[in-house]
Amino acid sequence: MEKTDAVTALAALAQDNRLDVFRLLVQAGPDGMAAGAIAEALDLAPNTLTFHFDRLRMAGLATVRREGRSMIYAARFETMNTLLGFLTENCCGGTSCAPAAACKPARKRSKIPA
Amino acid sequence: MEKTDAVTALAALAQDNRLDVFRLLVQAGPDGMAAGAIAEALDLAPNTLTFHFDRLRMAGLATVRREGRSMIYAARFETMNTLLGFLTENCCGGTSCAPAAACKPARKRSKIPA
DNA sequence: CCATTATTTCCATATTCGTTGAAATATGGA
DNA sequence: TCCATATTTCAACGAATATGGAAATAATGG
Repeated sequence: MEKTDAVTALAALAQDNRLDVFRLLVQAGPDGMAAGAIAEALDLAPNTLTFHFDRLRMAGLATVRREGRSMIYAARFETMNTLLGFLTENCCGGTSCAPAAACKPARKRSKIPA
Repeated sequence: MEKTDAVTALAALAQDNRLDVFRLLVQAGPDGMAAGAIAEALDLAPNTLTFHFDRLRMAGLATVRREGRSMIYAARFETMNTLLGFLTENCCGGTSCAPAAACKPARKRSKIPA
């Protein structure tokens, strides 16, 4: 991950409402969540929300897809993990000293294993 | 860690020069680094640097101490680790799914173990 | 005390950011 | 087609941010 990408991702998360949005998406898992549902959950104006979604998307932290009239946003866990890796990669005098926290979303509809 | 603290910390890291400064401090380890040395390493004006140091300090990501004429800045690893924990704590449907990356700086002058 | 070094403080400025209101666009249903 | 729903686009605004120059403060050495 380039430094500039890290800065963009950090900036995307460095705002109250956006951090709320992202955490909500993270909890929603890979299926994502409709813009309207997020707007209601966080009590945000739809146009404001679009602005924040754009930031998250530009930072690679979220994806969108249309589903009927709704836009479904979902967190991009891969970017999040890459960012964590970047932040820790130089944390011990140049050599990585800790396993980057890997964030694997629990499947919503998973076959219950055994 | 409160959400507001996380936002402050993320904002502190979400800037090119400041991320450079922090990464340099991280590599410098617990002994820290003089403001002047950082200014030279990153080619930043001293007043600009003071501005950025303040942000890092307010975010709990750095400490200062005076040493003669120099001000020695050092990274606060604990805050960094807390932030990483915060970012991953809700990453799997509400339950932590990964060990937060722990960043323990290698001691500069350690007794070489055995 | 004076000069030098190291850093901070203060003021000004251009840029970016977050929010709002109004209007536009897209989809689905009667 | 007309209407309601869902979301985006656009223009505007105050607030915060990052940087630069000049002056102030702190510590050291002669």
